[in-house]
Amino acid sequence: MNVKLPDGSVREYEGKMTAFDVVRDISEGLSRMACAVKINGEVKDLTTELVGDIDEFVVLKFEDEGGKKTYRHTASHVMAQAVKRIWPEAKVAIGPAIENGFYYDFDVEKPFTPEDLEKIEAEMQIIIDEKLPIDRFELPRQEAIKLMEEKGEPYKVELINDLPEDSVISFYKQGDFTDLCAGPHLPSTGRVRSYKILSAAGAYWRGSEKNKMLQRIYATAFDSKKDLKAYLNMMEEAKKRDHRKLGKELELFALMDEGPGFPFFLPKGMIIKNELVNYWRDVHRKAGYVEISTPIILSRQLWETSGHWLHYRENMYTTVIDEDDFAIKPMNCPGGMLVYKTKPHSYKEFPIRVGELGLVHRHEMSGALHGLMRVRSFTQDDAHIFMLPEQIKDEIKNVIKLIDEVYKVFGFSYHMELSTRPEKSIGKDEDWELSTQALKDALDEEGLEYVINEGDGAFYGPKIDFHLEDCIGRTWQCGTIQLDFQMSERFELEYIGADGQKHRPVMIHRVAFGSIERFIGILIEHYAGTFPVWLSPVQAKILTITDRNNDYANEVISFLESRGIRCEIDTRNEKIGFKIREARNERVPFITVIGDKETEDNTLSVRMRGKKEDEIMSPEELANKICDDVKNKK
RNA sequence: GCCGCUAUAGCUCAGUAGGUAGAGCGCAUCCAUGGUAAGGAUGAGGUCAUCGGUUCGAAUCCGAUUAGCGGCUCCA
Repeated sequence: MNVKLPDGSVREYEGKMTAFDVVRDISEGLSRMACAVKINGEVKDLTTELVGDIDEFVVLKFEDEGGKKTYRHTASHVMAQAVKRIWPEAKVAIGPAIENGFYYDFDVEKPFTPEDLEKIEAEMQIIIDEKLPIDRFELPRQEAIKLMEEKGEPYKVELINDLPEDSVISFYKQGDFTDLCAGPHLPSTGRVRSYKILSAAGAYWRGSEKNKMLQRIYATAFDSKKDLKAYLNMMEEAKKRDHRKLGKELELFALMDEGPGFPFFLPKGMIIKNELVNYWRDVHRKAGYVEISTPIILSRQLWETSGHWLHYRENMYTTVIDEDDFAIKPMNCPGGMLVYKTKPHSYKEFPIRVGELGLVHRHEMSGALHGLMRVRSFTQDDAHIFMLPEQIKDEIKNVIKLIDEVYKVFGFSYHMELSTRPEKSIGKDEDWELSTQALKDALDEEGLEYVINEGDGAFYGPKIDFHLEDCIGRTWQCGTIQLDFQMSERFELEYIGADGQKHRPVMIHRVAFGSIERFIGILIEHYAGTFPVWLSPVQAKILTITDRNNDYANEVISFLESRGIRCEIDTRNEKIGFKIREARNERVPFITVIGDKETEDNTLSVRMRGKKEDEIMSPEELANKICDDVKNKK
């Protein structure tokens, strides 16, 4: 048989050969690194017996996505085996590889304790040291079910029953442990070189809160101890930039028992929030938006019209005023619709872009709250755009560009997702087709990459979501662009077309920051608290050496403030080293020392972030430098 | 909301075996006026989250509540 390698060369073999034999034939070194192979487009076990000519034979190492998955999936089986050895009555559920590691779900009498996890980790090493060969075998459905029933694994039986009729049912056996699994796997448990159990947590069987809660163990595995250590170090470092920790240290915001999920902004955090809002207004004014503000509390009747009273009630805070029901707005759209209706509109006005920095309240479940990332009251940088159907595509492009422009200012990388019509949805087929196509065309014509989430759209229209990453790699949805046919229908929005007739406008609903609170949370982590000058709560801090320098220092402060610079002065009776240490911990971008020398020469000794040497400059020069940085959003 | 863990001074955390609490930082006062990441001394500050139980006695053991943390679910 002929095997074609990625470099184009072809190797000839005779007789029984496994993929691993070929790998070993290519190089001994490679065989030690190999995790799996890709044969004619399919990722397979190294133990796979080769049949016939192979046009594509790619060896997958840990660095390769398929290799990493295989490696960690095997590690998850080793973990499951360890758990079964210690608690034979434990029922195994599923154990896939995930982004940075893997997990396995178990149904056990008692949740795992930290000591249990240590025991499991130790047992895993024993299994690895046993170097158990991992063998694949297939069974017909009935026998597969019988095997799992014998082993007392009801979850596996359920999984088998749910497999499509024609699917191959495969198992992997390693020593005393056999698991239903599609594979592929490493050839031996001895091939797992380093791993670490990270945490245990409850998780619903099949992800539904209606099902039993199982115990999930999260862990990770790498092909070398060095890489594992590097990963664990990285996670430690990431924790240091957690926005909740930095938010407290830098006095940006606070969360209190008195308002769970309702964040308090402290003076320094408020500066960041206001700067973001100023920037937002500037960008939107230039992009042709007008701004409105609608009430936070509106009548029940309005929410019935919008459908929220029926569909979103459990997330809404309600109140009673003069015996009538009112609700605190969870979204801004209904208010925006009322504003649209304050006067008749002509097609000539379109597109009408109406922005609103709306404070919304949503009752999120207590367990879902997370710092500023997931709160119960937040400010959406909302806007509703009313337009003609033929304007959809261009307008979507405009919004995509605007959001991209905004994210670029902060140096964010992000990914986009397009969500299409869900099963439960309302509206005409043609509207869905038209709008989904418009979203797709806009993305494609701009040459943008995106993933499609089939059926994940809102019930009233398809959407494009923008996702940003936090410091430990979790992604948070921020920007979103949603087509909405529901609202204009429900609120009977109208415009007079060129034909003199009344029509329904098309509406999009979009946010760029998403939630200013969440965006700030991500910014804190993104910059690790070291904000660019324009966002820095304190841009310059003046430190005096002795109180002989106070008068000059105050003069300098007044001058800088007259130029709109946010500054602080530290005339405390402390040593300069101590004052510098504090100013640096506060991440002040321009730390200015004034001693006798500077007082005499009317100069400043300025330490700029990231530079080791101080720079001597005049107050004028410092002010210009800071103003330039602010202007350039540096 | 669900599973698990946690709650001690403004902050970060000790508190071994039930016998009414400690450190560092911060704060206040005093000394030192000191040139680029912590000068020294003294002092104030705690119903040990809340409520209830066990006990002669609870920060410590048990239960409930509240909030936080890690996940699940949900979402900007």
